[in-house]
Amino acid sequence: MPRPLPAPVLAVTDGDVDAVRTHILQAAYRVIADRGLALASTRAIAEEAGLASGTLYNYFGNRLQLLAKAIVWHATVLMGGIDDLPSRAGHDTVAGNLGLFARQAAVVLDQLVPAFAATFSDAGLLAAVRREMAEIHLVDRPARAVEQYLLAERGLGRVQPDADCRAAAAVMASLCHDGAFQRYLQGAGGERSGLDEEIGLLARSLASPASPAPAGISQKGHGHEQ
Amino acid sequence: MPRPLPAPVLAVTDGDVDAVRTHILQAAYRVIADRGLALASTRAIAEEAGLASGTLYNYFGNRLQLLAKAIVWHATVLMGGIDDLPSRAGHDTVAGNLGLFARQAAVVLDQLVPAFAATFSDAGLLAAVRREMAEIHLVDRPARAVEQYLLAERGLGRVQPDADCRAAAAVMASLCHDGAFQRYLQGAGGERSGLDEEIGLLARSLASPASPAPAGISQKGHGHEQ
Amino acid sequence: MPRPLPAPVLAVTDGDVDAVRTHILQAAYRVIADRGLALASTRAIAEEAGLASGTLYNYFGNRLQLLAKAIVWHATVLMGGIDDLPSRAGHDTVAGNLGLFARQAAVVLDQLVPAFAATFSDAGLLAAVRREMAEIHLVDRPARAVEQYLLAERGLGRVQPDADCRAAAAVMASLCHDGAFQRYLQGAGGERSGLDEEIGLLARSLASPASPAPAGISQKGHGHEQ
Amino acid sequence: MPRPLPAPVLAVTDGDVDAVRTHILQAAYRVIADRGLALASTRAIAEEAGLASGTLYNYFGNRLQLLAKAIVWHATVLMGGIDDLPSRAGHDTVAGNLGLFARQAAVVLDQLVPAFAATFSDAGLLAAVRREMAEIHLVDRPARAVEQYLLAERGLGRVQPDADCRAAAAVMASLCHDGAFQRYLQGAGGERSGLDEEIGLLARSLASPASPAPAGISQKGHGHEQ
DNA sequence: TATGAATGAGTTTTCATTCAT
DNA sequence: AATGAATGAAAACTCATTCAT
Repeated sequence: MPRPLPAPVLAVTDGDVDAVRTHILQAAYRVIADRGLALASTRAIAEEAGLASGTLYNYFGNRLQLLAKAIVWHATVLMGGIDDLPSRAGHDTVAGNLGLFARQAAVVLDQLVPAFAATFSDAGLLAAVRREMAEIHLVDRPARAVEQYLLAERGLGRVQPDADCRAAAAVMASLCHDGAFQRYLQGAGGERSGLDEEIGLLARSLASPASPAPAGISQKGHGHEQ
Repeated sequence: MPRPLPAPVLAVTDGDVDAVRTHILQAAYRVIADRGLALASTRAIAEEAGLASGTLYNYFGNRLQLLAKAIVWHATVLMGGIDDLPSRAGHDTVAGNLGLFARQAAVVLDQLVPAFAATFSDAGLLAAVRREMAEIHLVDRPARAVEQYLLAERGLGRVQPDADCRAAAAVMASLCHDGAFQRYLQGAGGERSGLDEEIGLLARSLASPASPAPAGISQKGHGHEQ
Repeated sequence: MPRPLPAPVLAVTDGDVDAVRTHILQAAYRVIADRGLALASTRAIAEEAGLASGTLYNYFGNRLQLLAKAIVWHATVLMGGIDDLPSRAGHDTVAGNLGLFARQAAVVLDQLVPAFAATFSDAGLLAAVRREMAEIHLVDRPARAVEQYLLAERGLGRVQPDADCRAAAAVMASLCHDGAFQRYLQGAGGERSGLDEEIGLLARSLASPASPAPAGISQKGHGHEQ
Repeated sequence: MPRPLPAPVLAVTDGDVDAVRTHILQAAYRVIADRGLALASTRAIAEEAGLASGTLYNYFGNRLQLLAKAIVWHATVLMGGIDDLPSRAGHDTVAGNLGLFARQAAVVLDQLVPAFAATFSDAGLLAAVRREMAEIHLVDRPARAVEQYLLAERGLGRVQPDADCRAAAAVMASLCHDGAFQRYLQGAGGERSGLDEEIGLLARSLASPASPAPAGISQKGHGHEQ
């Protein structure tokens, strides 16, 4: 006899199927973040969600799908908060804005990158994550935000007209991604270097005329004129 | 049925203890790479190595140590091949050399990054990997190779005298790392974009005079006065 | 293949959780008694109980707890039958009643002593058994029954008024315990001596006036002056 | 190629086969006593003895035999020290001498009883121990020492002429055995009661005239004359 | 006649999944 | 359309024993 959901869950979800699903996804992500993917058993997730473990299977096909959805869902939620960069065009400095973006992104990526990376341990889970990501176009949204911002700055003349904003945004994204990755890989012991200098370099590159084409770069170097 | 190593293993190792250890590490890494960390059970590794499962424990304390050593050992071996960049200073173009480095690094990182990332699924394994890495200074060796190269180029005048070579090398490393990460995350379906444009941007930044300090970057302001 | 308990188990337990727990404890004790503690593997117990091995862990935290509870539980059950001694006060002879008690106790102790003794092989198990015993006050219950009986006899005048009934009961307990221990240690070959003479000695001591304080015992001295 | 024994072992044993055997037995007993039978692996014993594990098999057929011999051998050694009781006849008090014996025996039995008891966990080991014990007549040696002592006291008139010295000695033995057993079973928490009162009871029984045959003991009780 | 590495059956324990209730 | 006990395959790891050296 199908009993009602337990009171605490009912209170939060009002019995709405999608709300319950989301409730479970949140619980799952909490477990992953707190204890690691290897300890994210269905039982642990069910306990965290305040449900019987069998109930999970009424909302998700199996553990892998649940985990994949939890990770990707959490990513979409967190990504929502970093789209405001373009609006800052014209204010402060470009490097400053990029640095601010990097710091905001770090908060998000410190949560996401380890979870996505952990996904690499299990081919089936990775495949499920890929499937989930394919539907929503997720990964390059921050990069596109940065690109939008840089294009806006270019429109304002604070970035060289011929600057490759897409490439610059890609560099920014990589810096942020790898920053989070390295922070987690190195653990508490690593020296927490900021990205200021790297961003400064990038910003300078955007600001300087690309043309002079200095020796040894755009031509095949016959220049030893030092 | 006790004693000599099985013929195939004996043939490869000649019974040398270190050779057997390496043989096991290789087998372990093959399993990790082929089937993923989650399927890298001691039994699978023993089978891959052609040994009884108990034999693994004559060479390694436990599964985590074995896996950690396999990953870090493989990393050290592969890293050995990318230290030759500095010697290319002065030849071809800086961007060309960096691009070449990126392509070489990609081959290595496509093998390493997924394994290190998978490590994030298991706190114990990650800790073991960190311990292994702490002994040999591993992670930033490529970045330092790039930095050496850029400093050499700066000495040759093909890079601006005031260029921040450390930061540039860090950017290169992040581009390569994240490239490998993204390739694995996106899977076969993703569009295999090279890093040529990003590297071009970086190279240009190194080649242009850093000084002019263009508007909106080094000073605070909304000025278009350049 | 998930759900209901196997038919034989269901028949015995009717699905009642406590009944299943008891069913498992019985199975465990049977294995211990029949094959020895060293062969009381979880698999053996599960087979004896007619359950899948994993099922044990739905009822007990781990093997040690299961074994400890099996032993102590069995002891409590068996001990239930030997509390009727006090009611025999005044009937037959004191020595006869004590002898009867000893023979009843032997039946119980021949089952219990070997199991408790075997416990000494494993520090963890011994600790678990101690914990279980601490809750119910087990070990000295028989001794206290004997003491009650003797006190009753003292009240009836069949035991000297100044007899140390506690000490006498302790002696009885030790005789019974050690009897069982020795029987098991010696195995089938040993000569099955009863305790009649030892009990006779004890009974006589209780019946004789303690006072005269014969030479060489209550006073220090080499005197033969009695 | 048969290497010589390791220096430390050679130093102790001088290469004598029996000495090496004894050396191993000592090591084995130390492991049993320190870590418990369950942790007395061949490897642990070999390490404790300073030998390779394979070497054990040159001196003993297998692990069980080694353990059995270690336990019984240790028992014989320890038993050697408690045969001096008879010589105390006539000195001090009977109760005092018995109490002294009990305290001396406790030191020995606290070592032996747990080891013998642990033996009950493994039918094969118990059988081996029985075999070892059958050869030397071990268990009742202390009891016979007590009996000798009491007989001597009887000769001296400090014990009633019709006292059952054999039974009294058996009671002493049981008190001592069970004392050690209970001490180990109860662990550090138990209240360390001495045996003084029990021994006092016994001594009184030996000293008082057995004859008066008090009501309710030697006759089938028609006496309710209280 | 010492060595100690190889073996593999055996141990305890976990856990995703199912389905009768 | 919630429950949670039963399952049993699979995991990591141990260890007595052997035998080429």
